[in-house]
Amino acid sequence: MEMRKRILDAALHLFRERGYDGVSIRNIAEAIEYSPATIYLYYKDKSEIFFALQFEAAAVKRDHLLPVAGIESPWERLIEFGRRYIDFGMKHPDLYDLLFITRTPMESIENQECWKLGVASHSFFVETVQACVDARFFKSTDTETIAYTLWCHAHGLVSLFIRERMRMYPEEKREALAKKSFEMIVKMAECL
Amino acid sequence: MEMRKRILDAALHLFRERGYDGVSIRNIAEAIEYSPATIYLYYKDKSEIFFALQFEAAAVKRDHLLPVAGIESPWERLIEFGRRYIDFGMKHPDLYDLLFITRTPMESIENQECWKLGVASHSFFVETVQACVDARFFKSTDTETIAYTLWCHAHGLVSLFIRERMRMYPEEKREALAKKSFEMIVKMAECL
Amino acid sequence: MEMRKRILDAALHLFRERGYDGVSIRNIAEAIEYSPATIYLYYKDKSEIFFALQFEAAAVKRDHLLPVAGIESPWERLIEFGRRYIDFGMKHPDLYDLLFITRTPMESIENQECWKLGVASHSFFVETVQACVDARFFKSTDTETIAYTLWCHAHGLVSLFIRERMRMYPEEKREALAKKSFEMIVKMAECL
Amino acid sequence: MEMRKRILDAALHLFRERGYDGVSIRNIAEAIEYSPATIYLYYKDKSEIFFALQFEAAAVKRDHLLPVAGIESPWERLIEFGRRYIDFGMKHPDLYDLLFITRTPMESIENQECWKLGVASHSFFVETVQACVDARFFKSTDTETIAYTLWCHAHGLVSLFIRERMRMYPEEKREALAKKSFEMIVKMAECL
DNA sequence: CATGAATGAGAGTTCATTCAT
DNA sequence: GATGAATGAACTCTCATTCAT
Repeated sequence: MEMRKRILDAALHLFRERGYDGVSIRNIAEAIEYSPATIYLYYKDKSEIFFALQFEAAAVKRDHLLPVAGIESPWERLIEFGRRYIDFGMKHPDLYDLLFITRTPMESIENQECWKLGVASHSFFVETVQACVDARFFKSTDTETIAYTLWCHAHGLVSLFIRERMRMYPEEKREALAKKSFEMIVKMAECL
Repeated sequence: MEMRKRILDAALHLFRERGYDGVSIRNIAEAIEYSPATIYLYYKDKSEIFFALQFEAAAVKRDHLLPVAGIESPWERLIEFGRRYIDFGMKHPDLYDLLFITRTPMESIENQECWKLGVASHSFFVETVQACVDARFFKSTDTETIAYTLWCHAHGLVSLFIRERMRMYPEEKREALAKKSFEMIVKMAECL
Repeated sequence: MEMRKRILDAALHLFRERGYDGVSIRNIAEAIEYSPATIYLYYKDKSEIFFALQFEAAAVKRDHLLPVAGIESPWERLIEFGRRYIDFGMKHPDLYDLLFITRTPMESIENQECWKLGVASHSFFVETVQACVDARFFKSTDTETIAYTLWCHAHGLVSLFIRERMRMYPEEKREALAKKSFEMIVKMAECL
Repeated sequence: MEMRKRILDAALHLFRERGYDGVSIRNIAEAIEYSPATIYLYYKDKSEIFFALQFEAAAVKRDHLLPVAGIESPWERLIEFGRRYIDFGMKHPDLYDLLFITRTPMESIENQECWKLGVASHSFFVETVQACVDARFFKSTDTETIAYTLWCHAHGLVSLFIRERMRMYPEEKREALAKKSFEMIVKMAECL
């Protein structure tokens, strides 16, 4: 594995654990057992690491959702998209956090690439909903609102989870609850 | 306005703008045009300010939701609860952020009061859902999952909004979209 | 008890526990349950408290040694002086510390009073030794050296004790050791 | 001279002048004309400097006393030990202060090394006294008390000196007095 | 007589960053 | 390609002290 990757991995791990501000270049350097100065050979500054990470997060997410594209039935595709979107958030809370929760510290060039990925993913999602609409799957034809509503649910679910706002539910029940909620929203969508 | 309030206001504003770690006591002091040392006359340390703020947020939220309790019909009550929950988030993004998004820096005693408020509010919400279930309003009787699902949607909606993840929608359309989504989820709930 | 006394008592206790620099006016104020500003009504500043304390220490020491003056036999007087000198150090480690160990932060007027007391005490001690010499109690007639040597022993004994340099001796044996050492030096003096 | 040494030297000088609490990292930095942050490249924190210093002091003391070990006659060895102990204190008042007077700010690992040195030195001293006892040099056979008594005298002598409690003796006479006192205690020991 | 309110100065410490090697 | 050495700026927090009330 080459350097940039190693730095990103360490940074990611630390960012997630202690938040952006809680991580220092020194910490990252220590984690990969190099000197702080070395980091600067690969990244201009701290925020560049941040953006690189955000980009990587977007890439991982894309890869995670890639298989969905092959599903023919729009409805099946939509369901699988949702399932995998949530799954991505649960498996990579740090990446999800970076993409959808963390307050971004001003844009950058790197970031634009990331933005493109995000837009692409979102478009794909909306198109899938549109396909369902076209197939008269729902009574409603308001594609935009349908897509947005589903997204709200999925994002709410993941972000309550990873920002630890489910403490009123016993630890071991949380995941099951999330799963049941996903099934429920699917059912609810069916009579949209 | 007295000091503690002034500090809290400044802190709230800054926390919201730059996150907990991004704000220094110095920043707060500057904002209210006092010396840093003065802050310590009113709050023991930084985290105490944070907890005071969180508590205030919880109190404002409670007040915002208070009128809901008077509504007799469980279903109407549930809808109004949702509407007002979202409304609170939109009107006080900084407070909402503090309560449901910000990563908390370890608990404290002060915080327990806050936690109680949160639990109370959540219980009220779940009880309302339960009342709907008891009134055979839904086909489903899984109160817990219903409540959680609705919460996910509302939280997702608010948090995508205040953490600025709706950039793909033109600024002026966002609020309308949120409103439409709320109506849609209500409809969806009707055929649960 | 009046204020100045109360301040001094609190200060003394704290100085001893945490050292001069470890004590703040605030600490003292808290200890006597007054506001810091109040302290300044009674003492100009921190160092003045320090000097007042030193003076008090000297007074307590004088009182502790007072009974000695009444002893007729020079030799008995000398022994009792030593015994009481050490006893004072053991009973009031904080005061002894202040008088004989603490590095004094520049002189002051107050301090001169203290100095006078110290000189008086020392003179009395030397005179007692002189009386022993005059009574041909020792073979040696070098009063100054005899006095100084005895003082060295007593001071060494007390200061090793109160600055905790006797850790190689088990706690419970220390006092006994000190006592035996005093007896030994008395014996040694007899064949001076 | 390398950095760590330079820091230690400056720190030693300042500690001696103003006490542990009176010295700030900033002070030390200024003294060696570096930035405060630089200090932290060489020592983890303030107390580590302190302990390093204490260790160095113990090492210098050991070296100072080393030649004593070669003396065969126990009595000669004992006398020379005393002479050199006092000599060490006079020549390195700051080091002596650190070892035997300064109030220590809690132990540490570094410190344990220092403690070992101290114990070794003390043991050697006691063994020497024991050797004298074994050789029936004294009438008394209470090794422990003898050793302790001699130590008290030496420590008292040095510490009155370096903590400036000999102001009643004219400056130029002080050293001579100390010397005479040492001779006297030796004589006194002879008839123990 | 006592204090609440305020602060400048300074404490220890960590950080992102640079640069000569 | 990597780093040791260095630092200015910032951090949280405490202190002695003042002054209007």
